[in-house]
Amino acid sequence: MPLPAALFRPVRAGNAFEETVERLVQAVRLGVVPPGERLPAERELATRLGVSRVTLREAIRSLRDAGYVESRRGRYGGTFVNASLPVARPGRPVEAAGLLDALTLRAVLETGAAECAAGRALGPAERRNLRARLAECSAASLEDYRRKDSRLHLAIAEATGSASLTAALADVRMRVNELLDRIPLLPPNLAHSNDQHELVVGRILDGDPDGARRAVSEHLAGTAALLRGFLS
Amino acid sequence: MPLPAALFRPVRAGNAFEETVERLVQAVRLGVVPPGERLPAERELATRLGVSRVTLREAIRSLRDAGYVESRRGRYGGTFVNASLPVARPGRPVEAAGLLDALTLRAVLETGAAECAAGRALGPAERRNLRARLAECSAASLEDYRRKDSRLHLAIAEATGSASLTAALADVRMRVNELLDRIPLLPPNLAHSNDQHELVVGRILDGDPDGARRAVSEHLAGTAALLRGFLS
DNA sequence: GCCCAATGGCTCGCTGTCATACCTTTGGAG
DNA sequence: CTCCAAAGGTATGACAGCGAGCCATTGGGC
Repeated sequence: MPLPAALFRPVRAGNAFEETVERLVQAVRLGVVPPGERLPAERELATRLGVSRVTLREAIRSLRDAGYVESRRGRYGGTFVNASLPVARPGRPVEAAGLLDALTLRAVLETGAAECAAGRALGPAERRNLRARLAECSAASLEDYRRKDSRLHLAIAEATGSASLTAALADVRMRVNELLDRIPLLPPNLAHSNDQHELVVGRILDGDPDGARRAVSEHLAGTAALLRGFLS
Repeated sequence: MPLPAALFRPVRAGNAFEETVERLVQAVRLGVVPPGERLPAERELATRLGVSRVTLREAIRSLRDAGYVESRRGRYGGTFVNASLPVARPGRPVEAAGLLDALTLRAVLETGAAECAAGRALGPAERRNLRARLAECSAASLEDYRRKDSRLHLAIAEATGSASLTAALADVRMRVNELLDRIPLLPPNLAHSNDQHELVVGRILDGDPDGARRAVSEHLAGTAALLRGFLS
């Protein structure tokens, strides 16, 4: 066997600026900071991201130029997510290897997260959060759907209590969303998706790990099949 | 719900030098490059790691000072992993949150990887690899066990064909190993572990996803219980 | 016996990133 | 009305990391 390339993969995905942009876009596109909401203040955000304020500001400027956010000065000012977000612009063409890679990791993380969340004693805040995200998702328009959907899936990961798991899932979700943006989103798929969400969240709240896992697995299988069909 | 801290986690874990050291130590301690073997040449490795040769060399020097590797000049020279590795030195004390976080992510990734690997049509090279790692692990001495064990688990991840999954598993494995280095490794545990490995690999080679998942789950449960007991 | 390709070892100037400090704007509290 | 706290905006000097190039060493091929 040759040396596994995975272990000698790049230490950093880009320079500090690029990675910071990536992270901020993630927060907006995954619905972590919804439209109208304010990002943390620059000084605090720079600290949390482990990056200098200068670099962070360059990244924010990049988002502003792209139409994601707007900044206001003065007390009670800040950087706010725009009500209408720019449409996702497809990046480089997809290679089959990357598609399979992302879908594999996604399946592992999401089914595992659901199972784990269902096996925990969730607090009332976590239960409320899950229900709220589920409701938002059901009520979402076509345009908002991807964001609300992402937010729900992320909430399930959060319910595991593992920050690393949540972070990993957010990363792979970004990759998958980038692929999903290339294929059409149809109302029937959306309705079906909502039914499955209902099932998944129900199983988690009922404390049924195996059921939650199966429900997620089925939910993802549909998307995976769609992607494979459209992109390869 | 407050903003999930996981999404605004640090963009980079350290400077380029530190992250490079981390990656190289990973390759050695997880048994990816076994003792006596040569690392890729500096120029190639620097490219693969996405880091300048200067930085890579500083990292290698750090490993040399720590006793992990030795470098030889000239054609057919290179940087070679030492036959006897330095003993792991415990880092900072463990906090319960980090322990749970690592164990959760680990369980999700490893059970998912095994299930996924068992569900694929493995090529002859992959099957041979799994068997070879299993044999190495069974034959390993107490001193070598952690490395051989890690290598086997990593081989299972590789069998999924997903580089991202393999990378994520390697990362979390390093975190878990750091914890395991604080508790004693006893021959009975080792024998039991080997039996479970046999079961896991068997299920994967037989193409039994559910069985593989259950076997891994059981295998990890033992370790997790040990860790929780000793460290909290 | 000589050569040379492949490797580690080293230096220099450029750019990105950082920490720090200070300026400007804004709106509520007093 | 005035003040000021909290936010974004700007400037500067130090340093880490980079690319590129060159040097030194070694062992096998010719």
